[in-house]
Amino acid sequence: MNDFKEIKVRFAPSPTGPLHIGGARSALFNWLFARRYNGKFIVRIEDTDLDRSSRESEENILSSLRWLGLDWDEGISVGGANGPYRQTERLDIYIRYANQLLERGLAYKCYCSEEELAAQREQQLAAGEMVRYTGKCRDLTPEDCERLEKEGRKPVIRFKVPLGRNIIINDIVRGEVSFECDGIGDYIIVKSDGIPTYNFAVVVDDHLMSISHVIRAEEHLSNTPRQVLIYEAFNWPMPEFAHVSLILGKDRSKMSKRHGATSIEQYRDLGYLPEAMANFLALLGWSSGKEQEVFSLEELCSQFSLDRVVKSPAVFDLDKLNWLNGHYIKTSPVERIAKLAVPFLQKAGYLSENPDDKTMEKVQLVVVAVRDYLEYLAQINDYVDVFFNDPEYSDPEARQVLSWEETPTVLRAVIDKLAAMTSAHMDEAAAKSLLKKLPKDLGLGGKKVYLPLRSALTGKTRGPELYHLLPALGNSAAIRRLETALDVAGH
RNA sequence: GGCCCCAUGGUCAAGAGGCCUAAGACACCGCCCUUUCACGGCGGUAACCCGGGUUCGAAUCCCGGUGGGGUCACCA
Repeated sequence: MNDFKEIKVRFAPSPTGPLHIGGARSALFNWLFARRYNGKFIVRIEDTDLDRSSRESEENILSSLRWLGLDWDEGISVGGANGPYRQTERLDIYIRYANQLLERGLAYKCYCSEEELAAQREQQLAAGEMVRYTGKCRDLTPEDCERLEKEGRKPVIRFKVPLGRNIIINDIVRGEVSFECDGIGDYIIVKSDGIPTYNFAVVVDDHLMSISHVIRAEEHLSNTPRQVLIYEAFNWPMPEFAHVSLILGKDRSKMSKRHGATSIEQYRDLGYLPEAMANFLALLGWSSGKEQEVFSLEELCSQFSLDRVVKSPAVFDLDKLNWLNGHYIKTSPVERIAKLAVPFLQKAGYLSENPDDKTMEKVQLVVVAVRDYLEYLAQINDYVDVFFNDPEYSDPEARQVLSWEETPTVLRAVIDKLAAMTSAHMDEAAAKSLLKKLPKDLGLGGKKVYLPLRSALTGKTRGPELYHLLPALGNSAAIRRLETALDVAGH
């Protein structure tokens, strides 16, 4: 298909903020593609925007990537033969190539000021034309340059875009896309401070790093002809391009902060599981063609292919993410969910800083009792109070139930049974059998038994299964609550 | 506005000319299970943007329109 010996792809974020949902999907697609075809995945940092880039963002992005379960064969923080992998550490390389273009007359220095350019841009915009540089400095003589530099002007380097040409891109997901060169205008490849621009650095790096497939978001499609021109100027082999459609917000515009949580870390902090996030992201723009919705990372690796990537943009559907995440919460080992739940419980004050083993056992029992309710872990605090704090019996419905004349009989019966038990905690099976026998033993209907019990134990008429509640509470706490309830009801 | 991309239910999407009386999933609604609330099970409502072609036959191919989106920086 192309001239490259091996499949090699990259994710090249600019460290100007946390990892965005869209960026995460691009990273995932690249990673899946590499894993599927036994290629290499590399991560490179594009930090040529000095004002907005930061090490904090870089760290943040990398940690989000790792959290999602992605790893890379080469690149930032793991090294490799084609480093460095931070563009600001490769400046001499770009200058060398830019000078080559200058020498060959394929690029030139431009001394136009930003003010002049801004005015021109406005004029073109108003006239309804494509905004582009008109080539004012294209034919400056060396003497002109010298004079302008003496005036103190610092030049940028512009690439000389050939006139009258048509650039055709064969995009893997989009098919043939063509652009007229006349609409592009000579663009800047090196800024006046000597830092290369994206459109130039990306090509130099992708070439030097032998990138065979450029998989990225559709917003880059209109940049592609500029990059193609650079490949051609150096006579470098062209990679395949695959432009994946954007992820949209509810209002169908490009996803941004206004649409709610947009960064991976925000979802992580709300208690979304990485495998749910990856599964969901994979389904945004790709489908297996089969009737399967739940995919492990491994399954994704073995099934992913670019020809099943959809062309149309996808709206970010929080409902579906929630469903998937809930699914993973229900099906993961309890120990894991319990561990993940700890920070949330601590934040709400239910747990101390370093919960001991005994506490963790209780947390597991709590998780067993409530995890079916959860879409994401932060919601756990909506359901667990009943396990950690004795009820206040302020709920009118529960008080009503406690005032039933059969209630004391039920509560006393259970108190007796609990008191007679040899172990301090019963397990789920023991709780179930105790509960099951109750109605018959007391000669009462289930409603008359379970509702009073629930109300006495929790102060509420709805909540987790009693057979989950009893083991988590422990016998003495249960007895205490039942006795308090008898008092409260005035029996 | 110029250039570029896109167009199947509310959302994600299957569909690559007859198999479509158009999958599946999320959401929604109903029933069942549960003597609570969820979970779960079963069922239901709901879509090929419009107009022209091409063809015996079009959701699928072509053209036009409309709509939506992206992009037009010394940002990536």
